[in-house]
This record gives sequence, structure tokens and C-alpha cells, in this order.
Amino acid sequence: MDIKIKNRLEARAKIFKALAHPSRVLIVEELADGERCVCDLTEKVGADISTVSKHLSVMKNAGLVLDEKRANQVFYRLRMPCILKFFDCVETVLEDLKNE
Amino acid sequence: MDIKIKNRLEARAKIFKALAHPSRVLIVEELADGERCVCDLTEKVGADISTVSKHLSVMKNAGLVLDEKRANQVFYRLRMPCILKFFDCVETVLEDLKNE
DNA sequence: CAGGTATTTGGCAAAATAGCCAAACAGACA
DNA sequence: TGTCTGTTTGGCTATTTTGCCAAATACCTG
Repeated sequence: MDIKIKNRLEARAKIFKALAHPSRVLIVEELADGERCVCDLTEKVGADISTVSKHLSVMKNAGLVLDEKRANQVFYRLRMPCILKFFDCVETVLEDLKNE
Repeated sequence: MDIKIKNRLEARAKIFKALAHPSRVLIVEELADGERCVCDLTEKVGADISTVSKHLSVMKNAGLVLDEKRANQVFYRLRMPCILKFFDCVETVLEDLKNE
């Protein structure tokens, strides 16, 4: 397969991968309301802080979130508002599945 | 965490997982043009037909595609047109990343 | 029914991902 | 500087995912 096409497919898949975990979905939902520090997200997710930090790193690496250090806290926020529209679509899919 | 919330997060993550692989991204792109038989998709993807069949099974299980057997071929098609809007959004994300 | 094509399934090995702990780091502030 | 808080990184094991082959299945056609 053409290397260029392959790269494009991998780039797209990387973004979906960054969303393909329940904790990361929760993180996106939280960030939809505005920025959050790692500590807030850790509490919500209910996992070890190192685990949450690694999730955030995956999401940052995929371009889904931005981070900003202020004092000794790091705040994350959604980089792409359109991500939220994904979620509406997913909701539609799920509703549709329920009505079978 | 509330079991209900957990189920919702997992349901959403399942859909993203079904998109989180380069071959499956390619399959969605192909199906955007209309239904395809497994043999067509196998040729495009360039993997073993059993591999492609398993990818399709993941996607079907997540509710992304529908299958229909006609004669001795199985045709797959996108179940949710809004999935394609996902892709537009992803494209925006990628463009944005490029311009850094 | 026999043989052919198209697809799915079982099984296994390789690769990728997840999650915890402990250790390292960074910044604030006495 | 020493210590405290918040975060990231390294390292390890456990789990999940991927992809091939071989075998099973489904349907058509002679």
C-alpha cells in the first residue's frame, strides 16, 4: 500500500485510539466543561495518578488535548471542540442500538 | 464508580475502539462510497481475508456496520452516516497538528 | 451429491496496551 | 536549602489485540 495513504490511515487511527478507553472518554467529558488539573481528573477516574497521567499523555500525543503548567499543577483542556460532536454521533449510534 | 456511568463509558469506548485501527479506518472510508463485499475490502486492505473478516466482525459488533448475505458473498455497509462527520473532524485535527 | 467460491471461526504466537508501584522531577515556600 | 505538593517516568506484569494458518461453514452450480 502507498506509504502516504498508510500514514494518513495511521494518523486517523491514532486519534480514535486516543478515545478508545473508558477512562479517556470520561476525561473528554470532563474537559468538555472546561480545563481540569490532573488531580481533579484522577479523582473522577478513580485510578492511580500515574495511570491517569499516562492516559493524558496518550491524548496529548494524539493532539486531543493541550496542557499548561501553572504553579505546580498541570491543567488540561480540549484542543478540538469538534471532538464533542463525535460524542453526539456516538450517542445516536448507541440509542439506535438500544432500539433493536 | 456508578455502574451505570461505567457502562455508558464502555459503550462509547467500544465504538471508538472499533475505529481505532488503520485497516478499519480504511474500511470505513471505502464504505462511505457504498456497500462492499468482503473480497473487495480484503483487496483494498491487503491482509489475509480472515483478518479482514475479524475486523468487520469487530465493527459489526460495535454497531458501525451492517452485513447482508447475497448469494455466496457478504456485503457490508455503514450503519451510521454520522460516522463520516467524525472523519471530517479528525481531518481538522490533523490539519491543525500539521500547522504547528 | 460433488466440487468450487466466499466467508467465518478456532487456535496460537507476537505485539501493543493498561495499571500499579516506586523513583524522579518541578515548583512553591518556609 | 529542605520539604511539601503535584505530576511524570521507568519498569514490571497482566490483559487485550492483531494477524496468520488451517479448518469449518454456507451457498451456488453442475
